[in-house]
Amino acid sequence: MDVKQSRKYTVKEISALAGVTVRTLHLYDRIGLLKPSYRTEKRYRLYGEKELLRLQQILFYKELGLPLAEITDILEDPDFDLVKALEGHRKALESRKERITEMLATIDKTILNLKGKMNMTHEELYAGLPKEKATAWQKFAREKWPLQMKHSEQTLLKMSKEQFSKLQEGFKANIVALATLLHYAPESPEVQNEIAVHYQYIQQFWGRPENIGEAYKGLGQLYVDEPLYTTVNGVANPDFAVFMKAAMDYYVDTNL
Amino acid sequence: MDVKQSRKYTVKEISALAGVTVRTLHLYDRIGLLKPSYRTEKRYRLYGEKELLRLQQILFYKELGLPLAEITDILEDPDFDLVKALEGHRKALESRKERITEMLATIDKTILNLKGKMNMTHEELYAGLPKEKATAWQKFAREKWPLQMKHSEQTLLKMSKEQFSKLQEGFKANIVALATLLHYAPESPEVQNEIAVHYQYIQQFWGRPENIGEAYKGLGQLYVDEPLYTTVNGVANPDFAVFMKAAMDYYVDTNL
DNA sequence: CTATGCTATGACCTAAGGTAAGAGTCAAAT
DNA sequence: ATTTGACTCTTACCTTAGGTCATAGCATAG
Repeated sequence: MDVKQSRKYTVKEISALAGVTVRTLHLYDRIGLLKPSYRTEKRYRLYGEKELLRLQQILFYKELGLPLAEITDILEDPDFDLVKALEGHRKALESRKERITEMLATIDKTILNLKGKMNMTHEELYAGLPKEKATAWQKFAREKWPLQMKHSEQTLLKMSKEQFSKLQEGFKANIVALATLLHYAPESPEVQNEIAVHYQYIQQFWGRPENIGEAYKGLGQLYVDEPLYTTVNGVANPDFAVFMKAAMDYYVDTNL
Repeated sequence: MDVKQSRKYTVKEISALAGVTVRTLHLYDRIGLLKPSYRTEKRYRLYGEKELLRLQQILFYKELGLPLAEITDILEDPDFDLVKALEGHRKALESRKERITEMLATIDKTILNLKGKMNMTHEELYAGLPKEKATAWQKFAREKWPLQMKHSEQTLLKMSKEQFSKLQEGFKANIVALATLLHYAPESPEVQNEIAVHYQYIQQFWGRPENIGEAYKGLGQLYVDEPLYTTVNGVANPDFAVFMKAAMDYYVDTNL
């Protein structure tokens, strides 16, 4: 006849049955959300079917995202206005969702923005090169100097608009200055001064890894291999490419 | 010439300029996210333009929902992969949004379920009674017998559809049975048997396992006051109302 | 010189547990 | 009977991003 004399469950059993941790049961006990039907002599918690059922209820409401305090109220007070609570909670969730949607939009915009900046920069850096070649170069460079490329991207992406356009302009001016020095010897102090500036700019893109000298030389080689890289005011200039490579090689060999 | 010697800002000023609290600045200082450019003799924080700019950056990333620790990494480590971080964060946000969408769906289902059953309960218990009168009576009863009347929505929610419609049908049959006993005395065992069933049904509709005698009597009074309320086969029947009230009163007085 | 406003530090608080330490307990195997 | 391994207990610190005091020192205008 003792219907209530049914099965008793330990914390472990309950946790396995309901898919919660023991810690959770301890917590729920402490905050009075789910108390064991009784304790043993040694204060072991023992739960009955009733508590198991209540836990299911709790988990249901928890799945709705309700805070434990509110769940306690719901389960404790039979007169709790459940519909009102749910509708209020609904509104809160709705605005949270909206907020996330906004964040997603901003993130997408940011990522696009960043990628756009990357392209711009690379176009600037490898001006005159057809897009597919630029891409090929990027792929090549990424394989050969992965660290530099990564650094370059990170650096550019985090730059503010002002910083970025200043960098662009400065770099362009530097190239122009170098072009006007074409009749100087690549090893001349005038050229080497300007090359030092050029190197600084490149370094800003690439950071300062160990093999930057080699990579910098590689860039010079690229100028020669792809004359399109060295286009000043829309006019390709193979002589300039050779000049640059010589100046860059010299710079690396004597300064680094 | 000292470009860097520009303006210095106190915490209050920065907080006003950037729309954050002073506490936030303290926190950012402590976790190394935004340190003042220097401190005065008396350890007052002073920020420069650079820090103000950095704070803007911080707030931007914060708006994206990035945790402060990650923002620190982004701003501190030039090799931090921003795009990857943003894309990862995007995914996390996406799944959080999805989770909320699920919650909303579940909540809507639950509210609908609850409202449906409440309406049905309303229709069964106060059939024929205009809604405003029913509401008025509920309000009255709620105040008069707060512990008895306010029915637990919990109970309704827990009921399965089958259980609920069984309850509905049983109640309807019970009313019909009582109507056929109209020529018996309200105190007669035949009527009292059926009233006992009626009482149980009301108890279930109100979701109350405990004694609701007083409220139950109040319901009987309502029957009399609002004869429309007691319809038999869709026809209002004042005699039935009086009969019911007598039977209900007697039941409560002798059994509870 | 003082009233008032600004600042600094430290402490405790939030939600829902995670993680761990230290100690006691239970049941089965030795 | 004892040991071992699994289980349980409580206590307490940790997490986020600050909010909200409390206490005390500093600054500035009247």
